[in-house]
Amino acid sequence: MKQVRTRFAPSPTGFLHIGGLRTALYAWLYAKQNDGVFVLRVEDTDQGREVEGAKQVIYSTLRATGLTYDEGPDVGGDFGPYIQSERKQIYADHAQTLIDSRAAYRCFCTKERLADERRKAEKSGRNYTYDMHCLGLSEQDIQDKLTAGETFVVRQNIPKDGDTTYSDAVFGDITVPNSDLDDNVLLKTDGMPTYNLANVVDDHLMGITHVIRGVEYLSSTPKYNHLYRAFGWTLPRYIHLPVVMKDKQRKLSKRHGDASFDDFIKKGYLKEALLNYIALLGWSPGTDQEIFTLEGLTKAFSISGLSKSPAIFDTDKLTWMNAQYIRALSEADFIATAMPYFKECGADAFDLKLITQIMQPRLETLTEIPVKLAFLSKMPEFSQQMYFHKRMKTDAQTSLPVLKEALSLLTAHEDYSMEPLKEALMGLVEKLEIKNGQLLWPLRVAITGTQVTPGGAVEAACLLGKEETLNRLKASIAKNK
RNA sequence: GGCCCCUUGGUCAAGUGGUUAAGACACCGCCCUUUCACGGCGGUAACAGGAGUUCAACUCUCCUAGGGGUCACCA
Repeated sequence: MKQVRTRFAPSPTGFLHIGGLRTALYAWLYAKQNDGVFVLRVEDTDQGREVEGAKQVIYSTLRATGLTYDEGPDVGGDFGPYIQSERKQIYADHAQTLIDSRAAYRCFCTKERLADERRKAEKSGRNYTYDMHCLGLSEQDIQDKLTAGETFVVRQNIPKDGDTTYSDAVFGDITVPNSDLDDNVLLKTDGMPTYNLANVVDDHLMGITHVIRGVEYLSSTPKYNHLYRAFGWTLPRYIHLPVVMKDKQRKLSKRHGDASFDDFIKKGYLKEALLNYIALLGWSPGTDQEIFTLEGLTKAFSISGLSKSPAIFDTDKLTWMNAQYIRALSEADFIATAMPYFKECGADAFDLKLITQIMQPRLETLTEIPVKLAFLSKMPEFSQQMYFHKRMKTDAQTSLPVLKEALSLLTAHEDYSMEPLKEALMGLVEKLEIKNGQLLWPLRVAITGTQVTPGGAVEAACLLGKEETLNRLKASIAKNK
């Protein structure tokens, strides 16, 4: 059997968005699963839309996520070049082949005439398709226009009678009347091909066996098939993916900045979690398993698990999954991953192992770290009302004597590691014949200036250490009048 | 609007003629508890509507509605 070859063919028009990344993921998975080859091809035939640096973003994102390509612009391969703008001559040659066999024709129509025709069609409620005006040009007419230097495009010549049935692995067989198929432009005035020509030529020349792409290409697939036939080429297997939606009405788009891989990383998501989540958007393994490594996905992936309907991107679920990934990190990995955030709030000066123990089960995204740990490097101003706790029946007044007791205990106490510290404090609770919370609640407030902290008073004191704990406690007692 | 496609709880989804219609997220409650989490237990919630076919329809067919895609010298 022929070796499976899939490709990811993005346009360098900006950052890599989530939908694109998912397409790349599926194409990669399918290739790897079948011991095939995954190719990256950059589709930059629209000179005007290219964004500076976008190619690099594509390369780096694919590398960062582990979706490495076997062939591509910056890694080479036997079927290059892998950047379409560098393949201009190839497309021109193929367009000529089509013209020679009358599967395509030159069109000299001006944009004005086309716009006019379109307007007329719309006015009369008719559906616009190109009227094939230039198909009727005689050989002489064409030569005359050519020598006169008129610019032209090359259009696909699609027979308008009969139907075309095409096949997609997820949507099944679809039949459309050929009269609905427009004679689209294959080669533009500037000599660059359109997607219509380039994708067919490249997919064939690069030996792509499975075309995996978004549904937006589904309805023009019969046109591509006519091209394959005109060239005498074998059709690839098509696998069209449902769109990823932002909500019921709107799809996740590059605009609004809500959909790029980089954005999610900046918001504190782990790339592994993101990849795992998008794998499950529009695809189901058919089992209850939800947490997958890339390797696990490679084994589990199946085309039959792909869904046909659009899927709404659910940030809540992604966040949950991110928390799962954070918790699963080893201590060393967690510290390394969280380090930039520790530094941001000065937490890197404290016991990172203990911080890891406290923070890891409490985080959903990395960006929560600085806000949760802010109290460590700086004692916040706080209100005396924070001592109030209804269930424990504490307030600033009742807390004062307890805090004084705590101060003398903590002054005498030497070992500020968790267990001994906790034991000592619990001993005080027993001695004073109060509830845990009647000591620990006010104590946390007094040494962190915060009512809500990751962990409790014991953890806080342990992290702060004896000196800082006592300083804060004395200062808080002094303020409590 | 034409053409094509889709339709199970708020969301992701399993289900391929006979099920008490899974599971996960979210939400709610309880337990744990010095706060916040973690964890544990439990709960609310769905086959878009209508005709058929069939002994039997979430599963098949048709219609309606809703949603999506597409109709570029963009990909």
